[in-house]
Amino acid sequence: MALTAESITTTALSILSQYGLGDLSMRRLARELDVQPSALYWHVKDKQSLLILISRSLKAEVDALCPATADPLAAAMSLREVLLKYRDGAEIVLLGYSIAPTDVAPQALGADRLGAELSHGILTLTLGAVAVEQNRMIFDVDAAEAAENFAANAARLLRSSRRLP
Amino acid sequence: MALTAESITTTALSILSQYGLGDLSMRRLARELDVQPSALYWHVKDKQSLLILISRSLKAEVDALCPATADPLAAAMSLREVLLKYRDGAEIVLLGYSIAPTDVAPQALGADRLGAELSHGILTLTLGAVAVEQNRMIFDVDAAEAAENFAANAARLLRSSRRLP
DNA sequence: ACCTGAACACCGTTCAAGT
DNA sequence: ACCTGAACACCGTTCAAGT
Repeated sequence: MALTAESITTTALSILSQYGLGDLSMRRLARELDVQPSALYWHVKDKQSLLILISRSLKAEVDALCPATADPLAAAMSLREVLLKYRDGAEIVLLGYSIAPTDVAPQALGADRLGAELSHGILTLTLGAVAVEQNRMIFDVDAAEAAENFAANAARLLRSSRRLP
Repeated sequence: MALTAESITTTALSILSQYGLGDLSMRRLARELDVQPSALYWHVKDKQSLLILISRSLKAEVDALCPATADPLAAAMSLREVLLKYRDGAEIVLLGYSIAPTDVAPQALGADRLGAELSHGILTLTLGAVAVEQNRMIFDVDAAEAAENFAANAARLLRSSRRLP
């Protein structure tokens, strides 16, 4: 199968969901694709830009689950679910969102929908909370009630947009 | 000067504020301290536990600025300031908070003070937002109004604890 | 107790050279 | 256009051996 940016991304996603970011090296990726490490650099600028491709792919997954008009709290919960599918998903998307915000923010949580400020708030809360949650899974620190806890804090933040007294 | 966990942490902090996490390697640290890399492992279990020592040191810095009774919003702003002093401070403390929550959460933002749920909310929001902010500084993506933006979202979250109608 | 020296098993990236 | 092979400059960690 022809090596493309897409096939590289797909393979990266599969390494990620099985083993996590620690095992996602360019060399490991090349081995899995039966090419030399240097071959990857013809299709992808460097590792960081691969991580951005991954972030965009996760955004697309969330968009497929949640139309642009979806309830923001539901969209935040979907984003969390998608991030959890891939070990260290939150850490990667945090990087992607830092560098290419508009490309990575799900439609239902974008600045167009919620305003720049609240959009940034709910995204950084989600990425921070899920990054912590995923770290805890790895080092198995207790993370019971992570879902409810996150839902409650996301709701607090989003609810505040309906003006207070 | 005698090599200790403390002197290693101090040197790490100085590398961090000057160069960032990318340059904070055990080998680089050893060079700076004029010892062999292997010498570090007598004082510190591994790199991860060094990152936790660093997280605790930043917590102490925040506590020195904010007593346990400080206003939570002011404490969140102080935490942000301390994180910003060290390149990638947020990323490191996010890891530290994941593994040793009670050791790393500043007093004024701890579960004792705000309740487990809101404490976790404000901490993950802060760590997520500052991690994004620091990444943007590195790749110089526009991050104007980062402070005001963060303050607004932190206030939204914290304000919600005074029950709504 | 504390540190050195050498080794093991890795990294990301570049670049001439091949096809 | 697309890939190989070899190289460069690194990593974290372990462990026998020295003092």
